[in-house]
Amino acid sequence: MKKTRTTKAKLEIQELIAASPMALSQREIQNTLEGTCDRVTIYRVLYRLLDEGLIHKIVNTDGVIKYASCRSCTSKHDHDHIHFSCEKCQSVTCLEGVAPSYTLPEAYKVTEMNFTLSGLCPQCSS
Amino acid sequence: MKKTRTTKAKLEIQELIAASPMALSQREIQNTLEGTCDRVTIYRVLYRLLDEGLIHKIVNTDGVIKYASCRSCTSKHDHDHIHFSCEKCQSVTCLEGVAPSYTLPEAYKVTEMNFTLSGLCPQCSS
DNA sequence: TTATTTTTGCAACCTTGTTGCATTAATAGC
DNA sequence: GCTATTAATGCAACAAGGTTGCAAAAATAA
Repeated sequence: MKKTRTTKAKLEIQELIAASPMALSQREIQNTLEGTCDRVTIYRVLYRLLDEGLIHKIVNTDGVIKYASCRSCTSKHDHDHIHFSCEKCQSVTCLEGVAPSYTLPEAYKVTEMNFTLSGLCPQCSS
Repeated sequence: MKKTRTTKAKLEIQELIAASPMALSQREIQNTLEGTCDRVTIYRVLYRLLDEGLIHKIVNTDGVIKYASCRSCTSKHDHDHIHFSCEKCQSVTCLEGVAPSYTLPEAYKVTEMNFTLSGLCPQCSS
């Protein structure tokens, strides 16, 4: 079992995601860090953070993957919340309180859920 | 307003998607057609079919975009159904009957929904 | 059958994401 | 604090998905 190390890049990326009210893509992180570390490093750090359960992954409506902090999930993960993707400001946010309900045919075994609504966020619809 | 034309490529792609029980990616369509038409043509035909409301778009859990026929929606579109992405056989299918329910804060204006569950499909879980 | 306009094919390009490998930097043990 | 070990980084190169410009080919309208 590999041991994970605390590095400058990891700390910076982790703090950036934790401080951000919306989910960030690799590209957005890269633009914010502005050459602090390599593009590839960001991908690898994100992979590690995911692996350690510190962030979670959201597939945006255009197929781009975004990352957000795990806030509500403490000991065990529960990412059964809705995400909202604003068509105007392009932001993707977690709606932590909102969990959908649905009834599936028995035969399906669900392990993960990805639920994204798109439209206009409160800021853009007013 | 541009008028759309009925071409061989468009017909073939449309029929392929209509006949498929699962959603198809550009890549999968390309492999099936085997050189009938160019890669770029497929993208452009898919764009047209989407525009005409004959197919709908699903973002898979890995970010790859897939396309499926519009079956349940007749006059007006309603794509408020769940999609299922099987981790084993990689298939993405529409669960037409299953519509989730959720309560969103008022301020959000929803125009589209993308809900994909992943896990094992009936074929793979038995 | 011809004129017009849409589609197509091709080449080139961009973006996102991954891999291999040598170098650099954390950490554990002394 | 110093050294050995091993993880993390940077770089180059690559792969897949997707887009754009432009000339040539096919549908349609007249």
